[in-house]
Amino acid sequence: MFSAGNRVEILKAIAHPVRIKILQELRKGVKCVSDFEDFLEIRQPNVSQHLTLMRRYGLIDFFIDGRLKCYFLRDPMIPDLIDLIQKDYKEALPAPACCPVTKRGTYPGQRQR
Amino acid sequence: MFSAGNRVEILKAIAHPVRIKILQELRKGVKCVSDFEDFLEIRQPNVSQHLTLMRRYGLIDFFIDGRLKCYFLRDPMIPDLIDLIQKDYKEALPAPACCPVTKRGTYPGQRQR
DNA sequence: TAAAAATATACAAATACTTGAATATATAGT
DNA sequence: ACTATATATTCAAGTATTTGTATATTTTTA
Repeated sequence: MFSAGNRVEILKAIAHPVRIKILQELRKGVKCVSDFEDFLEIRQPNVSQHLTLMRRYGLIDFFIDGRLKCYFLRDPMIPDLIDLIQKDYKEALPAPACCPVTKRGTYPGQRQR
Repeated sequence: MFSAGNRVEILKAIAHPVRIKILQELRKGVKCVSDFEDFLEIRQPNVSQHLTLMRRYGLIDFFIDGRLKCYFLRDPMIPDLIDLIQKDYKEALPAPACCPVTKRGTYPGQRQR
């Protein structure tokens, strides 16, 4: 249910400035549609469109409370992912120490290192 | 350098089926352009297009070895992100225990839980 | 049951992304 | 210098995503 395969599609569903903000906000707690309307300063149909999309991918779900729809996080990867993109990495990965390992092998003219 | 802000843009740069495969492959080690060509079964210009895009975002870099360009991972978030999307989550997040907390407050007619 | 409030849907217009084909560049070996 | 190899760039065509406007649906309250 919540494992790889369609994970790229799900990443795509997350990788949008508005949707990330919605997810970050939902992480703090349940919110209804009109809360986002104020917070994000976008129009109501657009909020609904993003919420509906994320619900299709199982990222979020809602329960109904009177005339409010209360959205909440559903996909357990989301909190971890939010942490990840907010994490502050100090250094680039180290450049590879030595020669390339490619299918074509080491190119004849390669300088030795 | 490797912290939030442009993180959404970077997620978008990652969230593509071909680019994820390239990153997963690069995680195993340095690879040159034509290695991907074989492995991904897409045409060379397209491989270069994806590599160039990811380099623009600082996700990867290359060194030159003879006439090969040897690409490697640069953004330290990538390995963690790859782990994350491959992780197998068993359960959905628990539905919120109680009432919604929205800006509009609890709706008058809300059923007590 | 009519009106209001909250949200969703349909669909078109605008925009962004992806890919392919052709061509360009750069380096190595002859 | 010429040729072959490896990779990049340009640009157009195709496709997908995003947003707005208008309208629909649903539930609540009067």
